[in-house]
Formats: sequence, structure tokens, C-alpha cells
Amino acid sequence: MAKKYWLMKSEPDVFSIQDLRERPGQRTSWDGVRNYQARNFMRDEMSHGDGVLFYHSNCKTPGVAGIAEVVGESHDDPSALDPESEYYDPKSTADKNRWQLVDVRFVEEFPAVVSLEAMRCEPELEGMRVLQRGNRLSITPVTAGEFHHVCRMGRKAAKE
DNA sequence: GCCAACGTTGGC
DNA sequence: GCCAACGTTGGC
Repeated sequence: MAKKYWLMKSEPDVFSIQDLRERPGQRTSWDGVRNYQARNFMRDEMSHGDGVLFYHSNCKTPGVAGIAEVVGESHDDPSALDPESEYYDPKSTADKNRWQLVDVRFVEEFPAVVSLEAMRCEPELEGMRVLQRGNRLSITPVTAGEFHHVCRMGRKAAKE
């Protein structure tokens, strides 16, 4: 299957790219997604090796902080079954878990966050859903061109 | 199945 | 902290 590209939002106070980088082991489960559209992307369309723009939301400088990569295939989100978890879903059972997720691994942290403000100035990125007014979806597809454009912006920041 | 009320997201 | 936009819930 052809490699796809995604943008995944995380609040850095909860889980940041630095947290991902420092995770022992290779995999981190992207748990706690409780939106059907975002779940469907993970469950139905994401697969091993897909590229991920790691986006920091709800923070001082919102923007893309680095790169991650999908590891393996989607599977049930165990946090939905855990009564102690803030992501617990009483309507899910082990047989019928409503929520699925993918695992990701750290690839790269940009020297500086590619801010939402900077991204808005790039004509090449104007189609990205994260830039659209009122967008709240935490996982959105991006094109290969958008992905690589943001990568170039992130790597260039160090020289400026 | 409609839709008002409510809760959440997330930039500013 | 504000508030617009959006998703979900539940009465009818």
C-alpha cells in the first residue's frame, strides 16, 4: 500500500513530541481518541510506515513540532475498557470495543516548532485542514507535498 | 429523525 | 479567560 501522510494533534501538556522522543521502546499507542472521524482514519486508512506531522495544540505556540511514523496496524484502544482511565467508555467491551488506535514511533523533532502562524503564510499549505476555520478534528490527512513542505520549514528554522 | 441544549476544542 | 465552531445527547 502506498505511503500516506497525516497530521495528529496532541496537547503538549498531556503528551508532547519530547515525551514521544523519550519514550522507552519503539511504540507509543495513540490512545484516547473519542471522535468517530479520527477513529475511522486510524482504523481504516492508516498503516505501517505512514508519515505523521506531530502537532502541538492548545498551547502557547500551536504548530508542528516534529515527525512521527505509524508502526504496525490499528487495534483496539485498551483505555476504553479501563474504568480507571479518563478515556473509559462504558459502552465498549472487550468483544465490541468502539475505539481503535494506531501505534507511532518518534522520527524527528524540529529545531523550532513550525507555527500555525507561519503555516498560514505558505500558499503551498492553504489546503490543510488544520488551517481551516473551525477545524477541530484531531487527525487529518495531509498530502505528500504538504508533509514535505512542513518538513523543509522545520529543518530550515535552525539556520534562521 | 428533528433540533435545542449541552459539552468540548483550541486559537486568540 | 473568551467564545465561535463543532460534535453528541436525548426528549419528543
